[in-house]
Amino acid sequence: MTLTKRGEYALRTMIRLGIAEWNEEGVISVSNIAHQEHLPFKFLEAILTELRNAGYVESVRGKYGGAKLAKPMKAITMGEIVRLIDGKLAPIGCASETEYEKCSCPDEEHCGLRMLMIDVRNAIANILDKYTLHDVVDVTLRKQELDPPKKKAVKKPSKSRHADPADGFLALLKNGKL
Amino acid sequence: MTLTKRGEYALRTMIRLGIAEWNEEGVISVSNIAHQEHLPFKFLEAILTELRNAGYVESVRGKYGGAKLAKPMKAITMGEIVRLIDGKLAPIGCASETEYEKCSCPDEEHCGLRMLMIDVRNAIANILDKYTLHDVVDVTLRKQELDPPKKKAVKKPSKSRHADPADGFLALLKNGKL
DNA sequence: CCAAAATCCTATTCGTCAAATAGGATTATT
DNA sequence: AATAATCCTATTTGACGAATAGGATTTTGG
Repeated sequence: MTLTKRGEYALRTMIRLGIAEWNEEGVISVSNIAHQEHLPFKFLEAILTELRNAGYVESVRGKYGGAKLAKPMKAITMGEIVRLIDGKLAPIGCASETEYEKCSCPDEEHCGLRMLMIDVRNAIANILDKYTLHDVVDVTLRKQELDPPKKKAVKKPSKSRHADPADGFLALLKNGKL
Repeated sequence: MTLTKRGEYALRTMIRLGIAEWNEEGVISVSNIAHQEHLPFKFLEAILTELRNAGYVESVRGKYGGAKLAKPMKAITMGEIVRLIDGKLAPIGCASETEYEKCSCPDEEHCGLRMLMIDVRNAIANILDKYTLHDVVDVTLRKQELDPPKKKAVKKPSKSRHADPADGFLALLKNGKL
């Protein structure tokens, strides 16, 4: 149930463009984004083409050209971007609201797995369609303000590390940490 | 964010074995499961090997042999099976609680995407780790009882069909339809 | 003892596509 | 004219997901 790299890079790019807009930086070049985010330039170029074709990004050609958001951050949900670049949110096709695909099971009407995966999809959509790019950028900047990143190498997490469930949006907001 | 076929087939197999146990059918052969579920026999054989090695299934060799659940259905969550066969629930590695992987972003501590995906993972886990195989089998059988499947071909859904969010567990339970 | 049904084990294929790379035309600026 | 940048089309490559294959071993019943 992994998001493709393409999907991940697209989201990170949108967030980066959101931060740039917040800071009133104008357009940013693809090479700049690639460098800051440690992403392959050519791959990112193709991703930005998709985002542009879908109207989320606009670009400026020529020297000093680059990309910028084409819509207000509050008008873009994260779910839209995931669906555009990665595909449906549902873990299985028959549980998808937007890209339905019949599955091979013998009795779809009574399939407990399908019902379960519809719930999973609903849960994923409840988050990705609720939070806008603005929210994510806001949280990112607030976190940076609260806990300024150090200039030098941050302590490297070990391989055995895990992501703390309390590090999500909902938990941070609920605990008054943002 | 798609579940692999392997993961899907494993879940369907577990449900099938749960139904068999419910009906006190004893062991079921792999060829029988493959036939009923429209799955490739050899592929299913390998999946069952993994389930057996992990202690979820036990098998009986020889003529009239087959597979059956090795644990009570109430002691198996759907999340366990997904993690075993498909892998982590988190859409990105840095948001995983069980299979953490550092990502390529420049500043993980302040990454809004990571915080968001931790929420998504929490939401997925809240469902898959809450419902047991028993719940899924229960719902499946209840649905069959309420609305008996017809013997002949059920109306084929068209390609443009979508999965109704109201068809999930939570919605069905909430609306008193199960 | 044999045939049939079944699991168990090891191996291989293959096709798709995800991830990335490449080259060059065109645009804008200085 | 040079440089920085987007735009467009194409290609590679390698991994791995999905599936297939063959045969050894076990169990049962005749």
